[in-house]
Amino acid sequence: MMLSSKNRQLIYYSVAFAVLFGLLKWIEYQFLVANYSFEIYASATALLFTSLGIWIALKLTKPKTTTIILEKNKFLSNSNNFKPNEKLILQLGLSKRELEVLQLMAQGLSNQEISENLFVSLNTVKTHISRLFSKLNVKRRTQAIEMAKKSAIIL
Amino acid sequence: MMLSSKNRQLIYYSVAFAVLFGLLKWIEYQFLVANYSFEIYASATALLFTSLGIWIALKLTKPKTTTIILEKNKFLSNSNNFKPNEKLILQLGLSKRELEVLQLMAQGLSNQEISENLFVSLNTVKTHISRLFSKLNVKRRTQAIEMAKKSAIIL
DNA sequence: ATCTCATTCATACTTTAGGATGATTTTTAA
DNA sequence: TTAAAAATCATCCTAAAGTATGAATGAGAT
Repeated sequence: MMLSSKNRQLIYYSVAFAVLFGLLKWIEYQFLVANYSFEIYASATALLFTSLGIWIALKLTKPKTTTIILEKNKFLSNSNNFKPNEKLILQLGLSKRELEVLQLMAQGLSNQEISENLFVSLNTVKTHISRLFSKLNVKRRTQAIEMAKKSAIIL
Repeated sequence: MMLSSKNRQLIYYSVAFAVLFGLLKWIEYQFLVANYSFEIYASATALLFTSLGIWIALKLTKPKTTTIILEKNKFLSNSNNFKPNEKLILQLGLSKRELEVLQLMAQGLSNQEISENLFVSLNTVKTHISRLFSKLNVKRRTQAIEMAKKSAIIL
């Protein structure tokens, strides 16, 4: 049986919880046997689980990307010396396949045509495009094309 | 005396902590007096403080942002040298309005947005675009954009 | 080894785009 | 001034694009 990555994560967190509870019991035992004050035990517990909460929150929140556009004047005329902006492509995290799809999209192909061109299903193309839109921070294919051309992601 | 917003936040959090510890003591009292199981008390505490941790993390961390600095190259000679292909525009019989629509289309606007931009109805925009497609001999807006840029109808 | 990421595909659904057709109102040029 | 072109808008319909969610798998990285 296969587990989705989300389910696996859940299981990991559950196990982590279990381990922490074990730790809790151990601390409890130590303190009670040693007859230390209950307050110290409570404080330790509180700190422990507060930290756990912070950790979980930090792990689970996704970073929000803000794009700052700096205009840099360049005196170039031709598309002959086109050099893809590798740095930006890396920064945006565009995969090989996504770039291919973007390229074909910019050439005016429909999703159906792209899928036939790459020998994959229409759904796959849609998935790639959805991810592209989110990575490029756009809502439509025409916006994606505009953006990708202006920032030299594609020719 | 003035308090900076950071100091005020700190105070709020301290107070929140105090209140929570109070709550903790109360729960502890309830459980101990009522002679409930210690495990339930511990679980409640753990959950409480895990939640607290999550809340603190979400509140306190400035929204995790990965800032992408995009160096947009502004090709001066390109924009300066651009001369619309008037001959072709005449040959194709493109009207002023159609060119405007084409321009906005290439900038990534949706039909709705174009209509708002030009203060006409959505239907009007569709009509213009239909004529454009037939005149440019294309089937989709992405093709129209490709074609219009390649043949210097628009920038 | 195991975890992450890229790639693939599916289903179900909503929204937008595009096509066909007809009609009214301005402009514009003969 | 009147015919032609341009611009406007509508309705009905179909096709394509886009969203959301879940899932399977193979390749690399740790």
